[in-house]
Order: sequence, then structure tokens, then C-alpha cells
Amino acid sequence: MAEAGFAKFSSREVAKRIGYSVGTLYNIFGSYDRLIIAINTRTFRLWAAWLEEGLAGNPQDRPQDRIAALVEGYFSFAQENTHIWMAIYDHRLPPGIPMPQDYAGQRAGLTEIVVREVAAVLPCETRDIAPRLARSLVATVHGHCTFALNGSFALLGETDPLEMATARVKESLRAAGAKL
Amino acid sequence: MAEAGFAKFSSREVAKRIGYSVGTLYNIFGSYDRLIIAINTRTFRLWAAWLEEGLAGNPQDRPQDRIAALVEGYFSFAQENTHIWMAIYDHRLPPGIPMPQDYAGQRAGLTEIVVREVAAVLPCETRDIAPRLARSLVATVHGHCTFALNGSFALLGETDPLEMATARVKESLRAAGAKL
DNA sequence: AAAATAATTAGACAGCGTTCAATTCGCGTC
DNA sequence: GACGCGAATTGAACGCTGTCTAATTATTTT
Repeated sequence: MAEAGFAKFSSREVAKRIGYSVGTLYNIFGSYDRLIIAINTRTFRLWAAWLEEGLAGNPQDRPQDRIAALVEGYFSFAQENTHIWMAIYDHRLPPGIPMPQDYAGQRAGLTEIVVREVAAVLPCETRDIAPRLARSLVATVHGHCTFALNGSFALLGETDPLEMATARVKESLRAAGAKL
Repeated sequence: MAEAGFAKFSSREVAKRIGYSVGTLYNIFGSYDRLIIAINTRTFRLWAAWLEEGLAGNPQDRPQDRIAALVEGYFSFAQENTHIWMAIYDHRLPPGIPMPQDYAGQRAGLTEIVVREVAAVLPCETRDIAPRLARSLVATVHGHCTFALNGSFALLGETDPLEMATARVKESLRAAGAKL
């Protein structure tokens, strides 16, 4: 997936490379969709770990700007793992078939990190809106990241999508009472 | 494309429905990618017209909130034309092959509308940042719209992504000096 | 009516996800 | 060591896909 990207990914090629036949792959994962769900859930785990790492590391560089670290982590993971990151959003399961429970849980981890950090930066009075606001800010950053990677920004002459995203996020946090 | 969606769309099925053979389709469009580019560029045109319509219509309902009308138009188009809207972002041309010039021009129309409206709402002092800010706000709305349609928001209990997106946009515009 | 040009087709090719009867493997028992 | 049995694995078959091209049909020009 990392090499070929979502469009050119194929179960047959996977089988070839791991030295098994397609049949075995299907006995284990059941369908193409479930194989991709497994891959994408792994990506979510890696991504969450990447964010935590970004928050923990370099405490001298940026003493306390954990919000900027989150946005930066979101972008850099997508940038350094383009194909597997895009695969998350390229894949859509057939309507009606819901995400398996255990997978959904692992995927929620990423949002939880953001909710936690957003809550920490908000004043007590507005802290209860943290979950909703956090999701909205993730969407904001996601939009910027998507356009940065698919070329929409470059096409329009934008050179620093990360800075843009960070600015938008901080504006919204300040509007909610955060002192940054 | 509207019926089947990007993943299940196929040139052979198109040929069947229009009463031609695949070969003819390939003589005209040259490749699958260019057929999809044609479809998606049409979608961009429809989308831009939809936005202009939303701005022109109902001047009594919302006297002058043109920014809200833009966000609403972005969302409602995506919601009422899910498949063709998603196809825009599902399709990625092979690396190295650039978007044909004439198509790129038609696609830029959408951004121009937003730049114009953002500039109109900014005070003279900050009007020069309108193009950059407009692109950033489009990214913000896009992120919210994506999560609304792919279920990410619903999964997390969010019920009103449109309101969220509008709030984020207005916060950023106010931060840039707009009086709303 | 004949010649020249344009439009269209059918079929071949390689690859895809999916299925499943047939085969092979691993291991406990006689 | 030989047998048996369940689990793991296979590869061929099916219908689908995008892509290409030689052959055919339509249309226009002469």
C-alpha cells in the first residue's frame, strides 16, 4: 500500500510478495474490504503514536506549544506516509456494512488525543465544549492537509499550508477563550 | 458516476448505456483518466453555478449573510450530489501527468467566487490577504464536509457539521478584521 | 459510381476480486 | 513407521475491468 497507493494496490500482488496464494489471503481476511480495513486501522495506530511522540519530544525547542505540535504532527505524518494516509480516506465500505467494532475503537484513539489537548488549553468555563470543538479542528486541519497533498494548494500558489492550518486552529481556540 | 460512485464506475458500463462500444469512448477521451477528468470538471462547473445561485436567491430570507450562503452551498451541493462530488477527490491523476490547461481553468472558477466574497467582507486594510485566506477557508469547509459525508462526524456523535464549519469560518474572518 | 476519409466495432490481452473443490501439511494415535 | 484426521493452502475458473488495434462500416468528397 505504501509503495503502490490505494488505486494500484491489489490483493494478488500482496499474496505474491508474501509468498502465499490469493486464496489464503481471502481465508484470513474474508474480503478485499476487510483487508484494507486492517491496513488502515494499523495506519491509524501509527498515526496516533506519531502524534504522541511529537508531543513528548523536543520539549526545549517549543517549550509548550502542544497545539502547534499536534497540527505539525498531523501534517508530517501525512506527508511522510502519503499513500497509506490517503488510503484511509480513499477507502469507503459498502453502504450498510458498518466498521467492525474493534477496529472502530482503535481508530478513535487519534481523536481522543486531540480532545485531551484541546481541553487542556481551554479555560474551565468553556472546557465542556472541548469534544465538539476538537472534532471541528481536526476537520479544519484535515481539509488543509488534503489540499496540501493533492496539489490543490500548489495549483493556487499557496506555499505554506501548515502555517495556514495552524493559524486557523489558533484563531478558533482563542475565540473559545484559550490564551495562546 | 452519480448512480454508481467512483469505485464502481466503469467505461464499459458507460459505453453500454449510451449505445456505443468501449472503443469509441477511448477514441474520444483517450484514457479512463481523461474521461473522469471530463466528468469531474463538469461537476466543478455545476458546483460553481450552485454557489452563485445560492448567493443570488432568497435575498429576503438571509438579507446579507453571503458567507453563510457560501458554506451552505458547499455543503448542500456535496450532500445532494454525493457521488459526483466525492469523485472529484477520489480521482488522482498519475504522478507527472498534469491537469489539461482548459480543465484547470474551469475548475478555478469555484475558488474565484470565494475569493471575491471574502474580499468583499474584509476591511480595506486586510483585503490583500483575501486570496490566501479564501483558500484556507475553503480547506476548512472542505474538511468539515468530508467528515460529514464519510461518517466520521456521525461516528463521534456530531450532529451539525454545517453549523460547525460556518462558525470556524466566521471566527477566522473576524480575526482578519471582518465585521459580521 | 468510385475513391477517400472518418467513425465504429469486436476481439484479444493482462489484470482484478472472489469462490471453491482439490490438494498438501502438521500432528496425535496406533 | 504408518495411518488418519483436521487445518491450512492452493490454483484454476468466473466475470469483471482498462487498454489497444486490425478490421469493418458510414459518411463525405470527387
